Amino acid sequence: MNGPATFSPLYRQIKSLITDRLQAGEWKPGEAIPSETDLAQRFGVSQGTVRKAIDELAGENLLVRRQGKGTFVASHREARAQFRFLRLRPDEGEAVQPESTVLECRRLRAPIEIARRLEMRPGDSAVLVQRRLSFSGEATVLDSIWLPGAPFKGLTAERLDAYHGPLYGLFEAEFGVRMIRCEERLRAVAADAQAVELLGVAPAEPLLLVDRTSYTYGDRPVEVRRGLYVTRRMHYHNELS
Amino acid sequence: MNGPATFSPLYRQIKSLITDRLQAGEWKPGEAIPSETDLAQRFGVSQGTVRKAIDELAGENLLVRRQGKGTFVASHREARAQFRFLRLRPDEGEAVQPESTVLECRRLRAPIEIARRLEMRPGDSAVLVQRRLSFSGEATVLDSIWLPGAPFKGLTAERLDAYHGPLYGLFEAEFGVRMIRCEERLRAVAADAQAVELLGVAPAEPLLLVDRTSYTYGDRPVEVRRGLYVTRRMHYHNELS
DNA sequence: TAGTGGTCTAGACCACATA
DNA sequence: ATGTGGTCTAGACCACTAG
Repeated sequence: MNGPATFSPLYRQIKSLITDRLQAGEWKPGEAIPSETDLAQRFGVSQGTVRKAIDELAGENLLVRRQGKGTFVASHREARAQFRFLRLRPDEGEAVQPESTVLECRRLRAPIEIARRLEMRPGDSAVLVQRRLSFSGEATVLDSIWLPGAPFKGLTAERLDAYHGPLYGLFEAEFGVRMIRCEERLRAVAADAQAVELLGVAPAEPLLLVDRTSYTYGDRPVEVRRGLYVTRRMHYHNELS
Repeated sequence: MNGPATFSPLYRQIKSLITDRLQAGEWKPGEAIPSETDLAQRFGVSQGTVRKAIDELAGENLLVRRQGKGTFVASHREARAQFRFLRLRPDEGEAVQPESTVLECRRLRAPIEIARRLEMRPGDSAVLVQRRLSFSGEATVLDSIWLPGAPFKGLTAERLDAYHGPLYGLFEAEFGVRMIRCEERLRAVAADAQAVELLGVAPAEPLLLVDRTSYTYGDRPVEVRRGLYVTRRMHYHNELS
């Protein structure tokens, strides 16, 4: 445990060991991991050191602590995670769950820019999903989602239609791909012909373009998503601190 | 220290005591606060308890720890804080500091909606600052900033012109108002006549509208800011986790 | 009642900055 | 050499959950 190869505090080495097990799927989303005292014995360190490692992992939303019950692997299929990666909120009233309509799900060769962002070779197999989100019956978001073909083998429109809930919940449950964090670039653009047709907005109406890259364990990019948001009665909410 | 009045862990009570002193201005931005052992003695608790209180305050960016040197009151006039509240970045290349041009600085009665958001009475004195930000000489942001009149007595266009650096640095140094966190609502809008004139964009060009409310200690709102961003060569950057 | 995470303590030692 | 924050330990006790 005191390996000189990695010069970092003990609790970070423990953290790394736990992360490795999470990545390997030893403990699945929603399941409890062993207790702090159990882990401390396994790793041959004190409970406080394990605690500090778990503290950081909980802070990064990889684990969730529940007093009296245990520590659990975070899951996208939980109420508390529903709006973490969807920042669109109504100007008035409470946030509501969107209904999703899958417009398309195709396998094709990754265009060069997508390949670059997903760290694939151009021409590698990729999946393109197009979908529309409606809030209270109002078409609001048009998403173009690019995924690497290999880990998402078996993803079809039927599979997407059959699943209800956040997409990342499906990904973690069916494909073992857990989204950890995202980077987004936002800008204002004019609605193009496709947006006019599928969102029912006026030609050239200003739309919010949200360009996202999502990462899984080890900061590996596994999704590129381009969303067009109608922001007439909803807005993108952000907190700075 | 074990007062039964507030039922919360000891370290949170300590945290609250430290926050009170910060709010009272006992320790100013950029200054060091007493050492952990010193504070532990003052408050009659162990060093570990003070440590946990400071941990949380550092996590909220109110304090900054520097190993070997001490713990310091966070300041907006520091390199590391420069881009925390300005999320606009160039599509290519490194972030650059904007140049600010003050277009207007007027004192007037707060309109009803501004008063509501600043928790003032309609008609109370307020300050309206209009400014333009340019990045590498390119006009990019048009800000309308509303502040409560009382704490910002003495704020003038001349004062603003004389100061170089982030606005929040001026606010904390000259007016003792420290911005802690912001809430932002983003949407896409068409450029109006004023934006066309002052930003040099085409009529109805899509712009990113950023509507911000800023809070100081005790979650008291002290700024309402409406920014129009040109997002042709820059974008609003956000991280989700 | 037993097991879990949450708090608090006391003390030892390490890493870093400064004089 | 001294003072600061950073790490690690061991143990006691509290708060919450569930059988």
